[in-house]
Amino acid sequence: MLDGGEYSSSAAMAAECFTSFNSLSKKSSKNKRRFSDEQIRSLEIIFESESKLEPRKKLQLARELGLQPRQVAIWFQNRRARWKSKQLERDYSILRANYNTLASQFGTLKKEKQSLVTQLQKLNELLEKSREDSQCCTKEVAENNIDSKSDNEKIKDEFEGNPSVSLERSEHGFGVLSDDDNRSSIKAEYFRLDEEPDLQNTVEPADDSLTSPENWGSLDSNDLYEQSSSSQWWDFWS
DNA sequence: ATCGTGGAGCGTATTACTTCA
DNA sequence: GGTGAAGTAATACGCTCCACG
Repeated sequence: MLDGGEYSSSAAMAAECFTSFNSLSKKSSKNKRRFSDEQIRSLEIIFESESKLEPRKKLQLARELGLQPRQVAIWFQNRRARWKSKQLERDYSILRANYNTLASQFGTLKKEKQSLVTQLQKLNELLEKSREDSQCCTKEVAENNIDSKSDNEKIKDEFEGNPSVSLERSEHGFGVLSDDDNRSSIKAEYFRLDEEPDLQNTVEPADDSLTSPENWGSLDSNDLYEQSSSSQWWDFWS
C-alpha cells in the first residue's frame, strides 16, 4: 500500500517531498508526492497513541518530519477518516455475522414450530375421535338402561373414587370422561409431560392459549397455524 | 450577562494524482 | 502501453467551540 515508489525512505527524499510541496500552487497539485515510508511510519506511530494531535505536538512533529504543520493536520484528518471507514466495515462484518447466526436459529425454531403444529393437529384428530367414541358409548349405555346416572354424576363418581365408574373407564377408555379430562389425559400421554419435566418449563405464549385447559376447547391447530402465519413480524422470513 | 464575530479545528465529500495489476 | 481500481494528499464547505470586544 505504502510503496513509496521512486521515493525511498531516505531523509533526502523527504526533503525533496517538502521542496516539491512548497513549489505547488494552490490550484495545481501536479507535483503531489506521497510521504516517505519513514514519514508515514512516524505518523502512524503517533496516530496509534493519539488520533488527534495537540497543536504543539503537531508543530513538533511537522518539524521533525520536514512537513508543513498543515500537512500533518491534513494527514491526521484523512487518517481518522480512513480509520472510521475501516471501522464501519468491521462493524458491518460483525453485524452480518450476528444476523446470519440469528437467521439460522430462526430457521431451526421455525421448523420446530411447524413440527409442534403438526403434532397439535394429530392431537386434535385424536381428541375428535375419542369424542365420537364417547357419544357412541353413552348412547349404548342409555339404551341398555344399565345405569341411570348422568354424565356429570359419573364424573363426580370418578373423582370420588367410585370403583364401578373406574372400571367402566377402563373398559371404555376415554368414553365417560368429560372433554377436559380427555384432553388432560391425552395431553399428558402425548407429550409425556411427567417424563420430560423440561417441557413444562419452556417459554409459553403470553396469552396462555396453549397452557390453559379452559382454552383447549377453542384450540384449533388450523387457527393456530393461521394465527401464526398471518401478518406477524416473522412473515418477513417466510 | 448577553450578543456578535472571527479564527481554529474537525468531519465529510470531493478532486487530483499516483501506483499497481 | 493503455486502463480501471484503489490509495492518498489536498481542497472545499459547513459546523461547532471558544476567546474577545
